Formats: sequence, structure tokens, C-alpha cells
Amino acid sequence: MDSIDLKIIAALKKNAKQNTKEIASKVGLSVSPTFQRIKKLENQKIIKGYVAVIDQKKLGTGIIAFCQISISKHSKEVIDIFKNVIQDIDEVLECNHVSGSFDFLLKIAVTDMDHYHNVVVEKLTSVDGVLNIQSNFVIEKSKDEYLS
Amino acid sequence: MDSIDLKIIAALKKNAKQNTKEIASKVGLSVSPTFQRIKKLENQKIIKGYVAVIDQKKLGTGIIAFCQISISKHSKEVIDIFKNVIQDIDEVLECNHVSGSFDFLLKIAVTDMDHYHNVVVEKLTSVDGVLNIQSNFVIEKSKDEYLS
DNA sequence: CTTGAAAAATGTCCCGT
DNA sequence: ACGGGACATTTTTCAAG
Repeated sequence: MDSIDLKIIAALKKNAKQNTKEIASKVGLSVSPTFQRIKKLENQKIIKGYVAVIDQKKLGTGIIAFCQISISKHSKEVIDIFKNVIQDIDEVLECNHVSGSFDFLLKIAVTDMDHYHNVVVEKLTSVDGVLNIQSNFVIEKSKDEYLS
Repeated sequence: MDSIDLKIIAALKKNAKQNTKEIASKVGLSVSPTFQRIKKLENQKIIKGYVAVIDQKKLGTGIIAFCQISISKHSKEVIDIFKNVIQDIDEVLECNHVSGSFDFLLKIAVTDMDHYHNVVVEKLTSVDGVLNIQSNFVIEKSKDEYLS
């Protein structure tokens, strides 16, 4: 792992559909070693995979909300139940267990406020142990990078 | 845009390195129409691009924090200055202007607490108009999908 | 690491239905 | 729109300097 690997990662983080030749010229190597480095990064799972970036506004799910959720007990059971339920809620894009004044920070994509209401009231508040939900809606996203 | 397109999108959202044949079999079409649909989704910018997913823990930046930031004035100038400064802070992965009890929700990746302290104190609190920063650190991420 | 070659796999496009 | 098939490009492997 050196600066060339970091350049390869930076390039693929922006656009994964570049061919090896393009990446090679960006990092100042020829195709062969570039190819080998990419494969190595993939095998080491430093590059975990490749995904398509979807414009959810064009799919009608343009409203993004962050939900701060507090749970009643910090037992493994309550936490595991919550995490399991979350997996099957399509509207939840991201679920982070966090430290601080609340327990989970969720990122949710919905089409409109009825949809949002449905997700929060029907799907989230009904989960065992969920005490409190506080939401913030995204007005504008001004930076976005994907790391996982 | 029909249910087949949605299936294609779902497949590519999980793994963009599948070849057209694999996607075709998943959606129940042959290669040609599948290929044409993918190209159409790309041209319509419903698929905005393809990116590599990087395991930041293996790069040493394993600590993720969400920062709630309040600013002093909701004028266009203050907001624009803040957004501009953010673009050049590598540690900031995401910047959302949100409604609610604070103004911006940032997602930040750092290597350790010194690094975090440096980003918050040196880079964020010094920005004009920044009043208050409250942070929550991610203990565990249990779901993660990428939409933009 | 570089260059270059070659095979296999895939992407891409045209045409018939 | 779909499907088949031909052709172009890339990926992947490999050898020699």
C-alpha cells in the first residue's frame, strides 16, 4: 500500500467504469502493474466492491430524512431486534448505532410526507424498545462520497 | 421505467461488476434488451455512475462521526461559505443542509480522536458563522445503501 | 516495472422478428 | 421491444527484458 495504490483508489472511488489503461495513465504506470494492483486491492477487500449510483429523485424518492432514534434498553436483545427489523425496511438506506444522546441514526428515503409518516409511525415506532424518534429533513446535499 | 428497470437498478446497486448476461438472467430477459435498458438508464442519468466501495477501516480511517452544526445566520452568504469550505475538507464525506434544530449534518471519517479533534477545532469551528457543533460517533453500521 | 502478445470474456451494435 | 449473432473492446494471463 503506497501512494500509487491510494491514487488508484481515489480514481475508482470517483468512477469505477474506467478501464485499466485510463487508470494506468492517471497513476503513471503501465497497464500490467496497474491491473495487478487493482486485483490485489480487491483481494485484500480494501476495494469491497463496485456499485451503481442511483439518482433517487428521478425514481420519485427524493425526500431524504435523518432520524435519531432512542431505545429503552441497551441490551443485546433490544439492539439486535431493532437492527433486524431495519434490514427489511426498504426506505432505510443507512443504519448507524451511535454514541451520544440517542442510539441510532437512520437515513431514510421516501417519496412524500405520507410515505414518511407511514415509515415512521407504522414501521419504526412499532418496533419493540423504540422510545423516541426525531427527524431532520435534507434540504440540500452539498457533498457526497461513498466509503464503507 | 417499469418493474424490469427497477430490478436492473436493484441488481446494479448491489454489484456493478456483474456482466450483462448475469443481469439479464436475473430480470428474465436476454442480453440485448437488458443492455439497451442499462444504457437508457445511464443516458437518462437515473444511473449516475459507478463507484468503488472502499473499506476505510483498512485505510486507517475507521472512525466515523456525524456532526450536527448550527450556524449563526441563515443568509445565502453564510451558507455558501460553509458549503465551499466543506468541499475542501477531505475528512468530510457527506454534507447535508437540513431542517430542524440544527443546520448541517456532516459525516466525517477520521483515523483517531486527535485527528477528529483537529478536524472539528481547526477546520470546522473556525469557519465563519459556525456557532455550535455536536458529534455522535458510529459504534456500528448495520445497514448501508448508496443513493444519490 | 515495462512492453507486447494472445486467449477468454464482455461490451456493443445491427438486423430480423 | 425482444432475441440472435457478428464484431470491437477489455480483461486477464503470460513471457522476456
